[in-house]
Amino acid sequence: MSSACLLSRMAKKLPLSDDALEMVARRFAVLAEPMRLRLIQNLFEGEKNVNALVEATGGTQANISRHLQTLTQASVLARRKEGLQVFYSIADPSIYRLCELVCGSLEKQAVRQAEAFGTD
Amino acid sequence: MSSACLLSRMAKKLPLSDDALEMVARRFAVLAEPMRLRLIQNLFEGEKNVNALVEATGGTQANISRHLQTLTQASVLARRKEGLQVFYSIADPSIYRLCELVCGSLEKQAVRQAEAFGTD
DNA sequence: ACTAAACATGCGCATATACTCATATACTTG
DNA sequence: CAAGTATATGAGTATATGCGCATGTTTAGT
Repeated sequence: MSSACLLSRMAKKLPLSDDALEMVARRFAVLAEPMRLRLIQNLFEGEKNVNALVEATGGTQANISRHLQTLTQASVLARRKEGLQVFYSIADPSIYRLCELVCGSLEKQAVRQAEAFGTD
Repeated sequence: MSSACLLSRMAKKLPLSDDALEMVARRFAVLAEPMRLRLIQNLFEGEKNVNALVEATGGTQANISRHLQTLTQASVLARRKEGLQVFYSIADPSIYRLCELVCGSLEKQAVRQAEAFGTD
């Protein structure tokens, strides 16, 4: 598995290989769905089971289950089975900062646009 | 324009509205394409015109132009026209940390997987 | 004004993926 | 073992989007 080697090029400001770029792109793609972000946001409060997430988000059970699968396969979430229920939790702590960064950036943009229009 | 208000909820650990979630998701989606990441990576070296980016990435001119448009509309890149040429550059400095964070996270994952397999 | 260069864009195709509905699986309890 | 509950998944559909091809637009030079 050469991924570690490939990805470490980033820290050294070296160009990433095609494989590495696809991995990074895929990571961003996993976070590029509003419902998945809503799930992540809910899990910021702590571990929750599927039913709790279904009720909290207002989505259908099937859809939520699929999104949770996507997030888990990407190692963003962790899965813990306890009897009939399955509990999900944030597995990748970098998600916090990632969301903070994007929100901060978007907020700055919004403020600039608001100022440009003289509103607010 | 209430975006600024909505997004600021993030910093206070409050739930984001549907609109805010869609904005964040869209931001991630813009970064979820290998070719766009390659362009961004190339622009880490500094401002470049379209032709230079076409040659550096090996993509077609039409495709590169479209990706640059996507990135510019998302305010990730800035566009500067000078005669016949158009120069693009990184407009959103948060992109650096964003990429670093994801790369670091993926690298950790890869290392763990490598260790689990006993390879490396 | 004509030509060429640099970049952008309309269009069609192919693929990916989010969603819903129905059903399957796993586990607990009586 | 039967029934019920919590979760996962197969199938089908609709939408989005990346790509290539051709063409359009803007600007510089003669």
